[in-house]
Amino acid sequence: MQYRIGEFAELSGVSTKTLRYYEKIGLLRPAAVDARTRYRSYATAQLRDLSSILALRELGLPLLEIRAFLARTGSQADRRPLLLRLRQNTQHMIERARQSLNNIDAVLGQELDHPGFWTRTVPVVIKRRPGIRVASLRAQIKDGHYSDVSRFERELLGALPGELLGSVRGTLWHRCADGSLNAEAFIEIRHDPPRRSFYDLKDLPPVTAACAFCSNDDAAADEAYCAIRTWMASRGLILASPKREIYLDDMLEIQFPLESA
Amino acid sequence: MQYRIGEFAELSGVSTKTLRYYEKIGLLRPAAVDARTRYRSYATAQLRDLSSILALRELGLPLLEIRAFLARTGSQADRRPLLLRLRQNTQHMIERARQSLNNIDAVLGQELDHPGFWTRTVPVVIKRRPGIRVASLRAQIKDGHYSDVSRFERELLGALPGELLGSVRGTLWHRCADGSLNAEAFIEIRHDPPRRSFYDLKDLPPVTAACAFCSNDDAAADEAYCAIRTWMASRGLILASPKREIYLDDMLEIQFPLESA
DNA sequence: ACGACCTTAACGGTGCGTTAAAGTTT
DNA sequence: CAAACTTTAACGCACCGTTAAGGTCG
Repeated sequence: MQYRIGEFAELSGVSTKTLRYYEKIGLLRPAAVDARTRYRSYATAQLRDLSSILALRELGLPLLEIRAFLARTGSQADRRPLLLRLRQNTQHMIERARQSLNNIDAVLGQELDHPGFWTRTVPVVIKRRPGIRVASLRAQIKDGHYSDVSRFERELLGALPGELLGSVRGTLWHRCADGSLNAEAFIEIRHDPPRRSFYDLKDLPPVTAACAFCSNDDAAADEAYCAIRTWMASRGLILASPKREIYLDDMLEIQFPLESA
Repeated sequence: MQYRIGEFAELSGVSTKTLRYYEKIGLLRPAAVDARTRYRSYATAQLRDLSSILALRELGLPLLEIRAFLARTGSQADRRPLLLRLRQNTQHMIERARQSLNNIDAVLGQELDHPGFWTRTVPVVIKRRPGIRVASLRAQIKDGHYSDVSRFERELLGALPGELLGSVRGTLWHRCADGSLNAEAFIEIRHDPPRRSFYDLKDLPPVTAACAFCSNDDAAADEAYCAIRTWMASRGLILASPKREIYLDDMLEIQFPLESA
């Protein structure tokens, strides 16, 4: 007994288009093809073949891997590695989806409390930043004397030959155990300068950070800081190292390095 | 301050290709394009725009919907429906992934107990079956007298005019509360016959069923029944109505209708 | 002759990654 | 001059859904 593509599709519960596609990729070839009309014919036994395919598809196996899998059913290869790989993929998907759900819920909660929250809030994104070599100058900041930082930066700029300078400039904010606040102005350098001077040379390690952009004024910066803190709290993320401020012309990027856990 | 595409990509943490793509779909247009070289220029303020886009992308919103969303930020439309829709999508994804994980684990468990299980087992798939109109004949089966069923079928076939017959034939198996087993042979009909006769006319309701194909003999059928039961048990699925056997030439399809829950 | 089937071919969707070939800047 | 940038254009991926334009079957 032979079925035409439509009947076979109906019986097996897939579309005719799917059957044609499966033939094209060599996954399920019809039992016969009429030489004149090119109509496909499927045999009843192929209903079982298709079921095998669909069962594997259900497990999330890509079609081409199904083809490979079924091609070597003769061999007594171990299925477990394949299944374990599938399992891991699936778990990974769940993990990411769960994260996403958490994030949505966090935003949704804020929306409920403060309608229009989303349109006003500062967007926060997670970002990988490469390590860079910097020259830096660190000092304790007495309450309110934030403007000292720009003085440090000018001193650094003055002391470094121009051809060494990279494009990244900013400040690290250290909160010390005794409660005092330290600021460390830094400038990226392409190479180390020939001779030491009053500044430090160090590698700023690569980090994954929660980041936000704002315009370069105190009010906007405060808002951005606050947004990042809220964002991290709702995701259970923890600050791993000093916060970074990057100066971008008329804007500021705030980066909170994250625990890689 | 203007950035070229590579710098802007570096600062924002996306690829240049992504930026070009975002321009193409009208999601983020560069602040300027050099008329001669066609080099793109991005402004610092666009770092914030891109962050907004990425934050929405993180939530799983498709790029075109992000575009629509950002285009109407002026309006005070309620964001909650959108967020709730996203939430539902995400939950749905989790649900399916979790199902998939369960299924993989079920197979994996069997593989551990009986290596090579997968290659020998009867593939089971879940399938939606449409409702059909049938003529049927029901009777109690005394233990072992399964062959009575084919007699019923012959009687039905003899009593129905040929032009009424559909293509589906089979048997419903009723397990009654008192433990007795009833069989009901049925044949699909295109229209009701003009006059009543000894058979019943009824609608076989549409169902979602766990299905397997096997060759048309008792040993294979037993194996298929067993496979479906195992399959359903590992997924916590429950039989909702009489099992169905569909006759397909030299093969048999076994269908276990499922609780829609 | 009509409708319900079948055929191939091609585009679309999602979000870019990946060459390729050629021009620009430093 | 060479390296490192930029441009457009086009294919690829996974899995089909969806027309479109045309043959075939009952």
